[in-house]
Amino acid sequence: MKIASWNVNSVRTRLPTIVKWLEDAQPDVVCLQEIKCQNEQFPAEAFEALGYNCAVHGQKSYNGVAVLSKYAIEETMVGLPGEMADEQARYIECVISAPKGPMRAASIYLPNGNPKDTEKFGYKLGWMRRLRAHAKSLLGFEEKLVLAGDYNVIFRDEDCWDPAVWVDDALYAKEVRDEFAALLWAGFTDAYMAKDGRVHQYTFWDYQRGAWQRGHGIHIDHLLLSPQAADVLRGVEIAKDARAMEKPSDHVPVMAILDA
DNA sequence: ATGCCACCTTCAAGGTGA
Repeated sequence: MKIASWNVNSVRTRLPTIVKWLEDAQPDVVCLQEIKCQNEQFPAEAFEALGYNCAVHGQKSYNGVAVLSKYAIEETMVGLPGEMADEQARYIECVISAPKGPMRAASIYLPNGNPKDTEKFGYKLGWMRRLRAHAKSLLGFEEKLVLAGDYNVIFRDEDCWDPAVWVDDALYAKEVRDEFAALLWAGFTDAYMAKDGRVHQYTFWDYQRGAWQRGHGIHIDHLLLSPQAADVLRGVEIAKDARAMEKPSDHVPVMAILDA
């Protein structure tokens, strides 16, 4: 089965682009970020027509995450433990009836955290700590688990074109990179690092400054796997062609192939 | 130091992203 993560930068604006990509790539499960709409505005019918079930955690104007699945969605949880009721919509987790048994998949839109000298940076760090605590508790289930999303972290220097551009940025801050490392070391395998690992393979290119044409991107979208999911990982792919589509998102899908 | 682009809300222009 193929599971993808994609920050679509508005599901309504992007719908024709998303539908075309789904028809071409045929992923079985898709974790979407930045849907930028409320639940009732989510274009579920368009995805259902392609054979997907939908679980949505929306929000007006900003953020919002969703999971599409060709298999039954058995359970859905929204928000991280410890969140306030009015928290930003950045986390949704589903148990999916995959062909070879249940699999848990989460769609994650980690806060950007810029500018670094504001409360936004503290919110990002707090959010990362809550994610790590929850992720550790999920590992205790010893099941196939995929944490897929836009992590807003430039983890390696080679995950961007020029680190000098990012030294004062919240995506490159030492505290943020250390926190991402701590999440990995809790027991996760980054699908891309396990099956590819090449440097300068990006998942985001800014709309500005001709970033796509110049090849100035960053690698910030990841699929993190529990040991039980890593055991059945067969391949990984960054769908770079999606950045050259009509009305593209600034992110492209990242996909893992699992024997699950 | 800011805007460069593209999105949001809701018609004008400011907030947000990375």
